[in-house]
Amino acid sequence: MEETNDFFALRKNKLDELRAKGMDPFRNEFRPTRTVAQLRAVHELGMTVKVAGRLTAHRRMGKSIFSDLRDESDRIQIYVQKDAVGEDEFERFKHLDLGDIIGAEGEVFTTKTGELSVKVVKFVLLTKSLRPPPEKWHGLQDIEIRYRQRYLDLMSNSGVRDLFRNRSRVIQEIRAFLNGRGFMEVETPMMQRVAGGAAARPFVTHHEALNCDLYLRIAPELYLKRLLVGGFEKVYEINRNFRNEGISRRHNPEFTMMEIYEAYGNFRTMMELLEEMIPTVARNVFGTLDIKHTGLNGEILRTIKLEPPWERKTYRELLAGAVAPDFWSWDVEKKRAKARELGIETVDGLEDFEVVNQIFEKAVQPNLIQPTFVTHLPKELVPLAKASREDSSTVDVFELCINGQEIAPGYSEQNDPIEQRERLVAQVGQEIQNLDEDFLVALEHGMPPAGGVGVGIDRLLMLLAGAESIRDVILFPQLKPQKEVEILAPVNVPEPNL
RNA sequence: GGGUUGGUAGCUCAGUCGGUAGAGCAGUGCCCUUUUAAGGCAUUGGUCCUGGGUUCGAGUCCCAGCCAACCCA
Repeated sequence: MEETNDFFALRKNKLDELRAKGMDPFRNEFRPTRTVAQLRAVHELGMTVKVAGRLTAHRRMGKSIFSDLRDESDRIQIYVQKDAVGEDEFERFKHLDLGDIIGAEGEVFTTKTGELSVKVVKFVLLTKSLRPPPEKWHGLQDIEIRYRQRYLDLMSNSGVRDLFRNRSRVIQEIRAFLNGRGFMEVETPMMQRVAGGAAARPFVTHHEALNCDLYLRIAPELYLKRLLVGGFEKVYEINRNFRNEGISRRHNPEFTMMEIYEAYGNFRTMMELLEEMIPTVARNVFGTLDIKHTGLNGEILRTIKLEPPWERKTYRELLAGAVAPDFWSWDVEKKRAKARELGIETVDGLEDFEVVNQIFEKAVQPNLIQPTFVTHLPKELVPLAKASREDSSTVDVFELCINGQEIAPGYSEQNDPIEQRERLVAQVGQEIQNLDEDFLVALEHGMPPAGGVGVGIDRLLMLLAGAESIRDVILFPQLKPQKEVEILAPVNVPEPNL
């Protein structure tokens, strides 16, 4: 074979040579008898096993070769001896590449150094890998490639594999928890005629047959409430929302949201539900209620203690505590001055409650590291919630903050159709086409009083897994498209007939 | 949108004052039948992100752009 460093060409040559000898480099006839983890768990020395996986390392020793074979569950060393497999097969094994997927059959034994291994009697190439894997020791470091080609990240970084396994388990545990309490999981439209339930710019798409524009949902809320009207009393949905807004460390245009509604519940029952659910999930998946967030060098930045009960504080007292005891007697100008002092520049056109909320987000929220329910938010901030009976300038809602982020807002849901209509009409203003009339009609049929909560699943994962960026908990985060994608294979594509 | 940092071999990274482009791993060939980041010998491999500019000469300096990370908005 000619000397070249064109990995693709080299590997393609090997593939062609195999084909020329009548061998199929993409066979699908090999069935492993067990996973590597199962093999490790219940092995007996001398037993014969069939395992399959990707070659991740090899140590060639002349007439014998040690290789590492990895399947999803674990890694195992395989040992190939010239005398055991014969000269031709040994040559063929020597020319396998890192990244190739093989099946190996052989006897379980332990090496001199005590490593459990499989002494190969037969092997078969199951998939030829035409591209080299990332470096074996450092793994894949380039953060852009890690996001754009996540499969390489998963292939080479075990911590990333663990994180996404844990993500799956967290969602499973949430389902188990809610199902165990009589909640029913439902699916409501992602394509909506009116993008309601939140304030955000939606993605627009077009349905050809119906000849109408549809929006990708920004929230499932208004459909889940229709289900309460219909008589389902405890429902939840875990699914994607889409918001056509900026991308940041905490924002991906599509993100996973869970919303829970419980008839005859209220914001307090929702607080109790979360206070039980999140620790249960953390305990079952991570085995602890003390979540440690570490820095780049492994130093512990903070420990989040999920042990209930959690703090419950009103919006008013948190602000007074963080800014000034007499904060609530200040006039707007004094609040604006305070906002500017905090480095918030865009306060000029804002209403009083908006300025206050800017101050809240800057001076209070980032410091709410331990779980805190912020209650009694001003009604202007949350137009869809019920007024509080204790203080009619506030609403019966909470905002669960952990790790300096909003994790979950919860409400005593508004079920007065007259008031709801007024609020929604005020919200859409001139753009009356953005009014979800069918939802209002549903409310007019009567929605039972209910508690509701939305949990940002990605942010919950960041919290539980100690990730600093939302991209680290989403398998395929959104990035700008590259101008020229150089990862396309240099194969001969037939010219189109013109 | 603004600022900072980065982009060099397939991967992980060096590259000094502007003077012939470097290492480790991976690859290729040879030696090696219990290694495990195996070892030894030899060797291949570069659009230095892109486009301009300054200069006798640019990976390096300047300008513009692209992509990313972080910070700010």
